[in-house]
Amino acid sequence: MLDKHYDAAASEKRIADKWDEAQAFAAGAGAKDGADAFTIVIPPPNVTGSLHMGHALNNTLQDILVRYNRMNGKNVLWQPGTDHAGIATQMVVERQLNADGTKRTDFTRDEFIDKVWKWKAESGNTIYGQLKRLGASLDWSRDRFTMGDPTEENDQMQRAVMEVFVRLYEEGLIYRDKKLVNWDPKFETAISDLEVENIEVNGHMWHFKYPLAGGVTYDYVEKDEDGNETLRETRDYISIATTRPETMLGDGAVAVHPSDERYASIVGKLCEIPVGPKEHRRLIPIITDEYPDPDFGSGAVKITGAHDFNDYEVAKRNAIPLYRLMDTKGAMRADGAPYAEEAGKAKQIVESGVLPDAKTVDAINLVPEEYRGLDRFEARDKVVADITAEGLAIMVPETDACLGPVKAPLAPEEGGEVRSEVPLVEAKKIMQPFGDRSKVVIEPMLTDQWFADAETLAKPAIAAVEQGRTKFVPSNWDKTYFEWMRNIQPWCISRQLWWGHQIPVWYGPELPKRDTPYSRAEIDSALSRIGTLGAGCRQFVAKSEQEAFELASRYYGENIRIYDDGSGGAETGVFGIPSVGYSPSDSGDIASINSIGLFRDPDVLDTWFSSALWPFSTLGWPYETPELETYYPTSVLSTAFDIIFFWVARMMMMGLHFTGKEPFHTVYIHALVRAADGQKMSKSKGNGIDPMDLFDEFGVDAVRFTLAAMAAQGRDLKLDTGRIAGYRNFGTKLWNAARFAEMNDAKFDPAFDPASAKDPVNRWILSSLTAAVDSVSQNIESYRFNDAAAEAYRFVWNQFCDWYLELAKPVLQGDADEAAKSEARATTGYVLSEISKLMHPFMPYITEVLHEHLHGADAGVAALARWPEGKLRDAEATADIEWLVGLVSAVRSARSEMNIAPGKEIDLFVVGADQTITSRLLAQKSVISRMIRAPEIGVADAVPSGAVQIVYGDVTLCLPVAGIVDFDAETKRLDDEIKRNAKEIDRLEKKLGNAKFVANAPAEVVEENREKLANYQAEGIKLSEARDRMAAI
RNA sequence: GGGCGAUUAGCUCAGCGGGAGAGCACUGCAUUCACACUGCAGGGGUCACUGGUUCAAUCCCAGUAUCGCCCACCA
Repeated sequence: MLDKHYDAAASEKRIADKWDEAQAFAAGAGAKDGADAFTIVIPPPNVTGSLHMGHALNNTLQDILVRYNRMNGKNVLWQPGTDHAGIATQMVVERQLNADGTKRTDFTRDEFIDKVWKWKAESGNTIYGQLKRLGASLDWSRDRFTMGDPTEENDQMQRAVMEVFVRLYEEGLIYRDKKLVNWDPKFETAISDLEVENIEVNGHMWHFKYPLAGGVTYDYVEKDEDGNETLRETRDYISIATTRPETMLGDGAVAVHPSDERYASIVGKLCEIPVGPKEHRRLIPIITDEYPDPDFGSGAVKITGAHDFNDYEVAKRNAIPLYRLMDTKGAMRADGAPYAEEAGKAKQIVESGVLPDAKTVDAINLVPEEYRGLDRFEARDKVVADITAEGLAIMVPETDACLGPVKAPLAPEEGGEVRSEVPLVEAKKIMQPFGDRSKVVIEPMLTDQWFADAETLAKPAIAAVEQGRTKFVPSNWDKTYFEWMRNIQPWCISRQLWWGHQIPVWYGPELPKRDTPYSRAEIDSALSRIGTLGAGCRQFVAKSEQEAFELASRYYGENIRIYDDGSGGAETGVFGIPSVGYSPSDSGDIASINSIGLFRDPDVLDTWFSSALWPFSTLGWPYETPELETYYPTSVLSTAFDIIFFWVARMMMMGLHFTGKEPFHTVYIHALVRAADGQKMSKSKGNGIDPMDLFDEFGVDAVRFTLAAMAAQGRDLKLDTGRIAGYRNFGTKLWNAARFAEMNDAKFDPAFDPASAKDPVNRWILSSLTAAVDSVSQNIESYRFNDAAAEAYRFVWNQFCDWYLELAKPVLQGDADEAAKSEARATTGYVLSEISKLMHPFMPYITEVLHEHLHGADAGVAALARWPEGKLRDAEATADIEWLVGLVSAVRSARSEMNIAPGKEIDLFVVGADQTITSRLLAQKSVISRMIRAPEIGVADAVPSGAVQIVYGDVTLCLPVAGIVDFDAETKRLDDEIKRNAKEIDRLEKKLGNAKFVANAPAEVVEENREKLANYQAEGIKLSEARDRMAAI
């Protein structure tokens, strides 16, 4: 017996266990022999994360695809797993430590990583529990983690990452380089371009004078478009604008455009950076470069190569030194020698014109003592104040100065008067880079990092989409993909974090092979340099520590012969292969002469590096496993558009490079779930909805159905709880239909053959089912989840419940013969059973309960049942019943409009019925009778007097209500009908009267319109007859 | 600056060349007959605006306005 109410919460638990027991989601479960594979890899959620609405949507859609294909007998694998999420996870654990009053650096790296693993063990299952609740039919036995299990020797997930790194390195597609990168001062790591959010903020632009060296002056001339002089003055400075005054300390040059005549006379001269101790003011050259825009600002740009991406390019082109000013926390550097000494080194570079190597330049700290250790923003304020105090800010009359709200403080003139001029400070909207995780201002920083040659890897990935081997759905996303891939920049893959895949590179001293043996002193000197991982180091790139040692041993064994110089070594003469030791610390000391220490690169890989391998690493790569063979390439990848660059593009690159195959044939880009106010849901805004709360309130099925129903392609969806409630009601409706069937003994009968049904009502619903199944299938296959859901909804509620069950009632509950009753019961049971399968991908829980109810608890789960197959298409029965449905609606409508009490019994006479209609009418007499409360139904030759007349197609339906009919109301009703009819006739006559329409429109369209016109005309005649009869009364 | 998308019923959204649709909300009627998380009947829209293409435009094209997003970016 079905309960009076469906208990979602209880069923969800029970059914989930049942699926588990049946191993319904195991790879290949329920597959037909030799079936094609259908594979989806889940976008791995962050291991410590929890389910948000985006997950709920994406996993619902994937589950619909997966369940649909599984029921169709495909060999299905939905691969689960989680991502170690480098920064995000490290951040969470660090925050916990902070709450406990400690910090990451209080611990060793190993201790900290241990804590992260512990945290993973505690919280890592949260999202799995939530995905299970959602009903996601993932093969849980195949769970994978991007970090694998490092305690396991030769762990496959680790191995995959190492293999990829080493191979790319060997192919020259991964390299180490000193470049300007986005630096996150909070997490103290490099991040990729994609992890930077550019946000418009209110900034300022300051204007300063850079005095020319040696008192040089020049005539500064400005001209208008026609070449007329508008300004001429003698200047001893060049005017520079900046939004970041603190970086002036690291300027290496001032650049002007080669065509800029204003400055032509001073190009090649030196100017002075107007900040720092006066006696050590640095001089920098004025150079030309294409970069400055003569029409912007003064046309002259200060070049700070180590702290600005544009300046970096200019500096590289012109051999301008790159002076790094800040430390890893974004504070002004406090290392190195006193400023006077460091400034001397910079002076030496300018004077000699020789640019030392990058490392040497980087070691120079050009931050004056009074700025050292200051936060970058404090330093900014101080630079502005110092320059202004010295009178080197560009001044404008106060009246002209209202360019911004900020005015730098003024030094009162002697005598206490305030100057009438103020420094020029413009208020300006500037795009400022922020870390997407840390939310702090990102600093362009010159550091050594590992890069992947994305441009090379992107080429095949671009071609795959161009040539349609991988398609985006909706297709317009390929534009986004192409745009990014065709302009791709080197991918910075190293992160200065502790949590992640440590880069598999070990460093030892660079000791090239040579004929003369190395002396012990030489070895010592080489060893002393390697702690910095920079110049003088040799990289050993290997998949494991052991392999690295082997590589190193071979290298040193072949290259080094050492003489004992008598300073303590035990051995004399030539060594054999030196032993190689590994020091995990980057500041350890080197033991002895015959043991070469190796240092492992302390950096870890960008999280997306391992995610990029997900479609094949989860299946066993680099090993040749049966899973890889069967389930790769995968079928569909479903994700949000904001992940196209981060993940989809990189999976395409890596998949093609390492397997030669596109990792998936379709990329389905789902909509973004927005809050009711249209804002992006986010934790920080606090406008997010927890899917779990919705599950509790409405049941999982209702939420899933809503998400599917709203998942129209190409548009974001605003979540409306009203709709969830509506779809919960839909579940209830279905439940009650099943209860009705049960009460009427309508069970699923395995012996029932739909094709053998006789009653047109049964044949009609069975035909409708066929149409609905076709439509739902087609829509799922073309990723039109909303259309699929709407079609299922329409069939179940508006056809099956609203009409079929009502039409079946007289047979099931009346005194029809046993054969008719039995057929109606079997049809009802059959259709319900098919519905429980048709709806299963959308509402897995309630349909599973119904399936169980119809087929028995031991009959196997709906999740593995065969997808419905339409068995009957009967056009005649469909026409008959649709006619009947129309008739009932027309009568009900007229009765309602005439204010006839619903319970009032009125006979029905049909005037003008031909044989078809007469037989339709008689065949369904009892049904119609019940539905419109007409005790007597018959055909008549003439309209009885005092009847309500309804023109329905070719006939006039008459309801004799003599005595109670409201004459005025009936007249009005008919007049309205006539008006409506006349309007249609008019429209169609005009259309058909248009010779061009008849000539140009397709014949079937013309014909269709002619038929419509004829029908309306016939109806019009009947309507006026009816009206005439009214008038005659 | 480049690109993408949106603008349809009070709200949330489908439809996208041949008579405007759904859910919720609203109005009237119905109450122990599967279901009030119900049934029946109904009201409600110059499909943003302006042009163009077409026999025919909510739908295609161009432009305008408003809103949203992505990418890039001038010191």
